[in-house]
Amino acid sequence: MKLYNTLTRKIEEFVPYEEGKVKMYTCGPTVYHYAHIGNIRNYIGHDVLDKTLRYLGYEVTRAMNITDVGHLTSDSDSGEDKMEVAKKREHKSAMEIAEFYTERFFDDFKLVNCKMPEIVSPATDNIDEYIKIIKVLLEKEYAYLSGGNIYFDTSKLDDYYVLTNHQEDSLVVGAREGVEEDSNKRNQADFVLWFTTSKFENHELLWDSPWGYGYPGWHIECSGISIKYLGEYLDIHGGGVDNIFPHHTNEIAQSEAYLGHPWCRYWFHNEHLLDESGKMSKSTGAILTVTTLKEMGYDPLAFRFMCLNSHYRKQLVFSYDALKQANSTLKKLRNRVSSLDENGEKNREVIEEYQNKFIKELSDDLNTANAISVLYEVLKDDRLSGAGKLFLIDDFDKVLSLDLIQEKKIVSNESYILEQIEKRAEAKKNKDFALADSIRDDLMKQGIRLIDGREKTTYEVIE
RNA sequence: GGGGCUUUAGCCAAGUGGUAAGGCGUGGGUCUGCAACACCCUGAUCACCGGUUCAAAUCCGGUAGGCCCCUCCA
Repeated sequence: MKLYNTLTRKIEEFVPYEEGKVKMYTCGPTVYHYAHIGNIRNYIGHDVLDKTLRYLGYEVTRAMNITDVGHLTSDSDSGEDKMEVAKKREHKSAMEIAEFYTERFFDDFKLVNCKMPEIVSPATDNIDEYIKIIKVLLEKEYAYLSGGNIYFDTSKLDDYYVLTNHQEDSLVVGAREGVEEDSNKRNQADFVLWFTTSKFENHELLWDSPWGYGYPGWHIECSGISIKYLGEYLDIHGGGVDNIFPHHTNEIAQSEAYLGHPWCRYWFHNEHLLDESGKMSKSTGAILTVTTLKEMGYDPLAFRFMCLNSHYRKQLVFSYDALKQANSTLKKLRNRVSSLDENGEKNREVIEEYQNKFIKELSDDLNTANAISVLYEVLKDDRLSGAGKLFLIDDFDKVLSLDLIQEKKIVSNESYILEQIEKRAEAKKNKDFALADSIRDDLMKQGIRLIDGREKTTYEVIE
């Protein structure tokens, strides 16, 4: 398995710490608002990685956080907490908001067939762990108290910028509007581990700590949850490209300073989904969700298909045109699959040949677009029986998760339908096309579509 | 200002030195009373300009467009 590693900026052979086992961490959603389809693209990327590793025989343990606290609009000691903003917007308590959006997130997560990670943990469930880590960081003098907050001292590290090509000197202070410099920091890149001096009035979620009542900084939760549930050695840590700096950079800093040894080997980053105007973002307003797409009549899996048809490290521009294409491609693909004859010999040699091809593409830094074209090769290959093709499609779908093999819908009134088909055949024979068409239309109204084959007419149930 | 990515047919895209996968759509055809389904056929001087090479979409340099990061973001 070859994977692009942001840490080395190269495609590398993946070798886990422990043979055959993979510990994987995904930066989870912030639940102060809906997750848009760009957020979901990221989770689809992680889902494919997770499932590919399993397909290859690895035993995968995956953890993901739910950020329900301490996510500031800026990381300096100013601005507002997003949860507090949402509270004002919706007149709900922080926990109500977190609960609501967590549920909505997983609704969409499941609609695109993403598998639940083994461990899903909200940031607020692990406060003890953060305090434990911060204590050690203070003892080791990687952290300091200033202005009531605990900061991580980035000058104590030689290679703070391992993940990026940034240089401290070239960082623009306040590159983004509304960000003010925090005068409590010793170094420009230092970040908050624990807040006690909240500038936000009535910050609802506060916990007791050795440094006073307060709440954790944004970065500590991922380190804390990862180390708590996956241990001191992590194989893969992932998120969106915008997490590289400062979030993941800071995670590496605090985790390795705390543990005293290298922590995570492979950093996996998904590119953004763009719309015509640029990057999709929760904070810029319009939020398009998977649920909305579904309500508009698109198959949520068409969105997954659209993502898989591209590469996870390539920016993808969302358009309804592209989604429509994906929707119709998927429909056609399923049609072809459902018309396959279930009988016949399974040609083992050919099946293995295609499994190897499929693995080859996925092992090449998750080339899902090529993996899908292997699927088309399978459908075309005369050496394979229907049963052989179905076996392979089912097998590939363990990774692709496009529901390629649709359950045959059971109808209660099959004898009636067959009777009608018989009647229509009779009418056609008598050239009474008006009657034949009216029977067809009638069944269509009941959700039964007739398919005229060469020898006989069959039917399918539509929604 | 600093650091990166990207540009392949109407559209989505693969391809990292040997002369352009796949899909959608379009058009044509087979089948059909008609339609739907299915199947067959149908398309590219690889953004532009130079260079290296026997050979470049692929490597190097430049130009132009698009995008991301540089303390909210997946």
